[in-house]
Amino acid sequence: MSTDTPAMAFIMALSALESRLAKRIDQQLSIHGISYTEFIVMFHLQKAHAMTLRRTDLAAAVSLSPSGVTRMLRPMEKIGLVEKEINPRDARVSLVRLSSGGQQIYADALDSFKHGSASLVQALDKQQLEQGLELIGMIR
Amino acid sequence: MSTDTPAMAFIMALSALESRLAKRIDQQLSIHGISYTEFIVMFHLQKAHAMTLRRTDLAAAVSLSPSGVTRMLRPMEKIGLVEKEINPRDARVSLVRLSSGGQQIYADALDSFKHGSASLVQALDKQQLEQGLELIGMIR
DNA sequence: GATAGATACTTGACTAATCAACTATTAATC
DNA sequence: GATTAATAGTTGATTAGTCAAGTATCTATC
Repeated sequence: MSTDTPAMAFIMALSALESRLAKRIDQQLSIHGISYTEFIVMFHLQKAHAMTLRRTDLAAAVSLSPSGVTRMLRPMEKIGLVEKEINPRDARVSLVRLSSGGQQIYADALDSFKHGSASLVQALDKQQLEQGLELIGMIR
Repeated sequence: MSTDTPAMAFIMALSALESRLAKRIDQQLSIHGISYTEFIVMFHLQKAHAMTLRRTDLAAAVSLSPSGVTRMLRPMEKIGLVEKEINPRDARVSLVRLSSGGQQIYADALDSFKHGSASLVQALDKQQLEQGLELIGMIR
C-alpha cells in the first residue's frame, strides 16, 4: 500500500479543519439568527457600493451557483435582511441591497465573528497569521 | 464602520480556499465515481484494522453526524464499495468494511487525489507545506 | 429593424446533510 | 433478575445546495 504524500496530508488537514471551523462559526452566528453563508453574503454586500450587488456578482463573491444565490436570498428577503431592487438600465438584473435592519444585524454578527475568529486562531501570533494568509494565497 | 481584523480575514480566506479546493477535488474524484466525502470515508476504512470500522467511529473520523453516516453509506453499499458486517459481541453496532472492489477503486482514486493535491499546492515548497501543517495544527 | 446569440435569473428535480425522535440492545444498580 | 440509564443506529422532516432546462431581456449583426 502506497504511502500518503505531504501535499495530500496538507489538503486533508485543511478540509478537516474547515469542517470543524465552519460548524463552530455557524453555531456562534446562530445567536444572531444567521448562517455562516448568510454572514458572508452580508459581508460582501456591506463592502459594496451602496451596499448593493447584482445576484451574479454575489454568486461569484461567495462561490455559489446562481440558483444557490436565488434560493439563499429568498428567506433573507422574507426576514428583511436584504431588499430586492430593480435596475432601470437592465431589466434582467435583480439587485440586492443590505437593508437597514440587515446592517444592524450584520454589525452585531460581525462583532461575534471577530471574537470567534480571534479565539479560533488565538494560538497563532501576528506573524504566523500573516504567514498563513500568504500560504493560503499561494494555493491556486 | 469598524475594520476587519487579521484573524477574521484569515478565517474567511480559509473558508473561501476550502470551498474552491473541495469543488476541484470533487470534480477530479468524479472520474472514479466517488465524492470527496466518500473518498475520506474510504481513506479511514483503509487505514483501520481489518479495513473495518463501527459507524460511530467513522462518523467521528469524517466529522459527520450518525445519521449522515447512515445516509452516505447506503449508496456505497449498493454499489459495493463497502460491506455491512455484524458484531457478534454487540448487536447494536454495525460494522463497515471496505470491500475488495472498494479497495481497488480507492487505490485508483488515491492516485488521482495525490496528483490533484500536489498540483493544488505546487507553489509551496516542502518547508512551506510543513509550516502550513503546523499552523493548521495550532488552530483549535 | 429582425434575428441570433449572450446574459441574468428562476424553477424542478435531485443529492447531501442536519436534528429530533424513535427502536434496539447493552451495562449498571438496586 | 428487574429497572434505569447509556449507547448504536435509523428514520421523518427540513435545510442548503447543485445542475439542466426554461423565461426574459439585452446586444450585435445583417
